[in-house]
Amino acid sequence: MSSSNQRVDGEQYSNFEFSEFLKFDEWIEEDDSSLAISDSSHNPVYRARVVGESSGTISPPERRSGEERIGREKKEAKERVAFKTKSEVEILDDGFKWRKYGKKMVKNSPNPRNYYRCSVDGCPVKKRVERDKDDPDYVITTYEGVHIHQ
DNA sequence: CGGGTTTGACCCGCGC
DNA sequence: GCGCGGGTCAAACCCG
Repeated sequence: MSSSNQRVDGEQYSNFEFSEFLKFDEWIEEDDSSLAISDSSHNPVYRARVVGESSGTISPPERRSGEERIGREKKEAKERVAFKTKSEVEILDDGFKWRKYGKKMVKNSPNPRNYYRCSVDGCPVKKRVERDKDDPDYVITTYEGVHIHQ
C-alpha cells in the first residue's frame, strides 16, 4: 500500500465514537456542507450509518464448513458506518493497516468494490470501499465492526 | 523472507 | 428447486 497522502487524521478518527455517532439512516451533510473540499486528501463530507437492524437480528457470518465456524451466536448487530469522501484514491489511511481480501464488480456500477480487513489480530473490523457511480470523484468507505485496539 | 496484493472459485441467503 | 447477487477464502505472485 503506498499512500501518497500523509496521515494527518490519525487522531481525528481516534476521537470518533461510532457507537455514539451511529444515529442516522441516510447521507447527512457534515458541517462542511459547503463542500469546501479542503485540499486535505480526505475529509468526510457525508456520513451515513446503517446499524444492523436493532430488532431484526441478522445471522452472523457463519462460513461453510459447519464445524469450525459453528459456535458463533448472534450477539448484537455489527455497526456499519459509511463515509462518503471526495478522494482520488480509495486507499484512505485512517490510521490502521488494512489487508485487501477481495474485489468484486457491482452490477449496477462499472466500478469494482474492494474489500479490506484489519491486519491486527483479533480485530473483526472490515472495510468496504466503493466508488460512487454518480460521483466518480467521491469514494464511499463503509466500516464494519469496532477496533479492539486503538 | 514476510507481508500484502491479485484473481478466480466457492458459498450462502434470498428471490422467483 | 434453481438462479442471481453479494461476500469470502485461497493459492500464487509481487514488493520491500
